[in-house]
Amino acid sequence: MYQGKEAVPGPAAEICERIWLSIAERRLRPGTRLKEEQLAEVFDVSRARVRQALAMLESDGLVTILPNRGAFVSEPGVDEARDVFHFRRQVEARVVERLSSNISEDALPRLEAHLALEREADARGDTTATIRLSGGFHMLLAELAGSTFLTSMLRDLISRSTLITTMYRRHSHHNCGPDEHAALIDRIRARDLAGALEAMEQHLRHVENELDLTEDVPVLRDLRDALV
Amino acid sequence: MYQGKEAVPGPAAEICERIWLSIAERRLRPGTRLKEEQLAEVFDVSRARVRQALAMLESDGLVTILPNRGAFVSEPGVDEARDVFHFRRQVEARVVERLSSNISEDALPRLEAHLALEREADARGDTTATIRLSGGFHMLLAELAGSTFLTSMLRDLISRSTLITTMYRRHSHHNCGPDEHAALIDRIRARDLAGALEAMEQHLRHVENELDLTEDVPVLRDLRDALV
DNA sequence: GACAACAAAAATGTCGACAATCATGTTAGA
DNA sequence: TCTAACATGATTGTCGACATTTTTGTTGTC
Repeated sequence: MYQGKEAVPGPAAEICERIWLSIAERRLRPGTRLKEEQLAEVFDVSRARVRQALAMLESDGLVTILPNRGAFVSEPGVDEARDVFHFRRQVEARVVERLSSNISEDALPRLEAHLALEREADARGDTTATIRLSGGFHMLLAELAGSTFLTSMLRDLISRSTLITTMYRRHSHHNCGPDEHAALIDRIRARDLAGALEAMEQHLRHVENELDLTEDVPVLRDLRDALV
Repeated sequence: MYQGKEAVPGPAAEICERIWLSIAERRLRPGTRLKEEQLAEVFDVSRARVRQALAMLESDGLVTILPNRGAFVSEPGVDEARDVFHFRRQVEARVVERLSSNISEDALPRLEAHLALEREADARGDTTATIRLSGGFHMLLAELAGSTFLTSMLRDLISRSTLITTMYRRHSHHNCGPDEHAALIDRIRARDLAGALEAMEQHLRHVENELDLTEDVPVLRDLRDALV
């Protein structure tokens, strides 16, 4: 899912996750305006909360806030998309290195438990849970690597990846298939750092290759509603 | 300086910059508690503003906020320090690539103008301006590269670098000397991408090598005030 | 004298109301 | 009829007051 720790993530984080999920499920399209009052009513919270959540989402690159104008779902261009995946490979490689060098006792059991949840959600066709858990797998890796810095960096990159995927995917959603996650766990369990790095690299390349990053999707901004 | 654009950065950003400068000048040490009301009085703004600024600083990794406990200047460990410089090299390399591939007309003049300011501040011994401009040089590069994503990523990394430098520097502050910046501009002007990448790499290695990243500085947290 | 429970103080968290700003619709003038 | 200035409505931005939580200081008992 979206954030790693469920220990007191604050009520605003829950709103972030729900908006993130709406974006991932394409219920919220890039360019859509997010009115504060409207969100406050939907989630039944105060406007201050919504404002908090929007600020978080902005720092994660999911929404763009124009002063005195409002918040919009971001529309990353292809160059940004390439950068995001470029750095995501770098960050996740570092995560795998860290995790391999000093792996805690409960790391493998937790990874396998998570994988089981992924497979279960995948089997019953629960796309919401599948999306949540796919991202959550990578977040869990960062968490187990024991670096809050890598974790926060990765959360940012995964948020952006999700949005980019909805904008530029060619065919059906790839969903970060559980099988590739399983392969990675397998290499980690075998204490095979090189193999783990390769599995991660291949996995991320696979995700990126499902996208069509040849040209920018036209930016429409405010015209969106009228033209669709 | 701290943020690139001076066009409507919001009043909260100014507070961020002043706190960042205080940290860079070692007037605020890692672990120091930042009381909201106190800051509100110092800067003569409302507490909501301070809260806004603290949230930004947290997302930049400069302060750590403990729910219901308060905000503290962060104390990054050596592993985080290494990660920060590792990724900073990656990001800045990407910036140089982007800048080289499609360089705008006013890029070189602006870089040289900035360099002149750096030399001037350095000559008159204005450490505050020197720190500001040293970070600002890198931010300007990212801005000229035309990627808001790289810019925001770099701001985060530079903030963290500054804090790390104050914690782990061996001797005197290196200050991102203007000469190495000049060498980089020189390579960019010559359209020498490989040379520019090497100049940047060397520059960042130089900064990192001034640090002693062999062991964590002991974490004292709340005991700090009593022991100092 | 030491520990535990309780009470007071201080700091953070939250919310609603008001002010400033921008977008839209209207009207007056050429 | 078209343009431009104005007025209106809607939306975001800001602030101060109140509620909650933590910390500190005190007191009473063992």
